[in-house]
Amino acid sequence: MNATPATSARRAASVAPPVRAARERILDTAFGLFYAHGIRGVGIDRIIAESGVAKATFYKYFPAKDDLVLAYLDKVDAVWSEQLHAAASAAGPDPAAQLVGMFDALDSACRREGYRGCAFINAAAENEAGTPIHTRTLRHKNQVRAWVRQLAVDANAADPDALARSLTLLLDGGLASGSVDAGADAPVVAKAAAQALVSAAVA
Amino acid sequence: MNATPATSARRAASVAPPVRAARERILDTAFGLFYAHGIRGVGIDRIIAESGVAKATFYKYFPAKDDLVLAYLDKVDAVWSEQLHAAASAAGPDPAAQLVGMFDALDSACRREGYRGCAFINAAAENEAGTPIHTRTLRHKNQVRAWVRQLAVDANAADPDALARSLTLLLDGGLASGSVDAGADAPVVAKAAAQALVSAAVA
DNA sequence: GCCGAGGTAGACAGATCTGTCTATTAGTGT
DNA sequence: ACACTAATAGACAGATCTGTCTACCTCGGC
Repeated sequence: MNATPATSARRAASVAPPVRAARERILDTAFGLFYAHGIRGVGIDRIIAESGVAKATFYKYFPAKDDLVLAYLDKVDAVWSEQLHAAASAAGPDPAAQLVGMFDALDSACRREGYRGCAFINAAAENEAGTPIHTRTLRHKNQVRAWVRQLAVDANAADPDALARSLTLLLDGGLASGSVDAGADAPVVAKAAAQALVSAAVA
Repeated sequence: MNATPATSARRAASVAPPVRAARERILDTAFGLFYAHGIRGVGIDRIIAESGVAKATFYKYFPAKDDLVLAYLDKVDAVWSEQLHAAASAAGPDPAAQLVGMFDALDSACRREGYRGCAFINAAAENEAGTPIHTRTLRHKNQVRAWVRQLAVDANAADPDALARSLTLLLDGGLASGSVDAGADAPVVAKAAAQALVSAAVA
């Protein structure tokens, strides 16, 4: 936006497909393809073709397919956590209300075109325990549950661990059956059940 | 058990690896391997090697890999449904108690060595919507929910559909997170949550 | 003694997938 | 003008996977 001797990266960025666009294009393409077709269902060649990148460039940024998968899962983690937090916040300042409100994120997800369940659960189904991908999934699930648990603590739940567990069970159930069923009532029922469980636990 | 001129099949069956043993051996081997490593993670060659069968024999009984996968899912369906029904029955004649009791099947499943979640959810994760395998999964989930719904009707639940949905959500959540987490408290918490939901719905 | 059914063993074709490597092109700072 | 960096295009090796096909073997029934 100015004429100072900006770095080359800056200059290029303001003009055309610039320096770091390649990595991002790969990741964006992988995000869509992995989610839609499963990790094993998408080959490197297809990602390369659809992201318009050369093979050497791909392997420069992601030395192995698993590295891309891990980056994909990091991205899913960021996106989904953000949606969960946003839905909770939208329910107002009361932590008990937030515990219920987070189910709105499930509802939005299930309505989304091409919804195919939880990317982490799907990834875990394709990769055995102990692999980096499976471990990454475990970490994600633990993070979400820890966040829910804190909300439960803030809401003065009698047993925050149990409440967090039951709510994440409901959430995972909604996500998992969404990959199969996608019944429109699932998220609504899940939210109602969550409401009941929260009310009982906080009373 | 007698000396009448029995059919050759009968005779053979009482002696050694007889006629239809080959098909069964293949299916049993596939059952273990598919569940443990995922469908895509197990090749035909491995199934052949571990079931001690010739390739031609394999393709005689299962013209394509998908045929074997479908047979595998049928078997899983039979086994899991049986466990669910047994757990429910064990809770006594009261349908409301049975709705809670079925969660004991989840508990047993999670404790089992090598537990890796719901075979159907895992299968669906590896196969896109519209494929026979995905469709088979959908059918299974619908069947289970229909059975639970009937139990809810028998229990005079105010809204049997909603109760059935919320309970299967909890169940699927337990199954799905079991493929990742396997936290020992999950089944216990799921059962407690189910108890709360059933009590509220039947009151 | 012989035949036929069902099984075994394994080579083979063809597709697909991951990852490597070479040769070339375009833009940037000096 | 020149060197450097980043990217492109695509051939290639090596592994793996599905499914076909040939050749042989074994055993019960007639």
